[in-house]
Amino acid sequence: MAKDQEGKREEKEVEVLDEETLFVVSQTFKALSDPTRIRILHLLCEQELSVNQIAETLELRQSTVSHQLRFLKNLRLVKYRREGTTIFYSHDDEHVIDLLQQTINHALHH
Amino acid sequence: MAKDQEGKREEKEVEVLDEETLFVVSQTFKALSDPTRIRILHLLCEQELSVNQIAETLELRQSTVSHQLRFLKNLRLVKYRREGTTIFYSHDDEHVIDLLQQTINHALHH
DNA sequence: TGTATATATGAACACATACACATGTGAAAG
DNA sequence: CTTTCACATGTGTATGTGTTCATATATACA
Repeated sequence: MAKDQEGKREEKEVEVLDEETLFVVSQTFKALSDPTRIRILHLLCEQELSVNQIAETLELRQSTVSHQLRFLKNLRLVKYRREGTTIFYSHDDEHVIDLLQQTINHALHH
Repeated sequence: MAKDQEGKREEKEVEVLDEETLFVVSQTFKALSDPTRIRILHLLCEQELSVNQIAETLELRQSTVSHQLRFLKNLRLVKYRREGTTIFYSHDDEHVIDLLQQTINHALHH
């Protein structure tokens, strides 16, 4: 196939990642690469919380939390539920939560 | 309607992540958040490769690969071995490789 | 209606990041 | 020593990112 140009070795059938997979994977990790988003997701691991509760607990501005929640919502990592004027957020991607927990535990145990 | 915003949390024993853990975790995910680094690490999953081999396989400039390898090396995600003027890189963190593989598989299977 | 509360959004700013180019460094061969 | 090969590094630049302030939207209620 049109795989290599000057007859490299083909010791291994390394599948090159296609563009879409590469994009999805990088976006997933990008969501977890920011301390603020990590703290928010870590909070939402255990409970459903409103925007203000998140902001107060983490000592962040309401707009900061709101912006990051939009980011996470666009990636379907969180979902929300309305109750009056309050909106409660919770996590919505078990796999990503799992990645986060794994990495936190790994970091905690050196 | 108003909960206990002044009394703060008592409902759950949510341990807030300490600064160092937060830093390590975010750095780990940041390493995996860039498509170029993902491609490099994905290559190194299966085999040890020189800088030029990586650059040729992925169609990247040598300096680009070298810069990213330094990034990964600083985080101890790759190691290297010298042979003459050639330097062979290989992965050096099973946990991170595992995270990557998990996420790739998850993305491939929707 | 009008007000209060909760959240979302837009714009601007500072800062980080990834790449390309040019050049530096180090090892081996002549 | 000089050249060559493989790689590392400094710098400029364009683009991306996270936060803040100000403001908009939306719901509940008097």
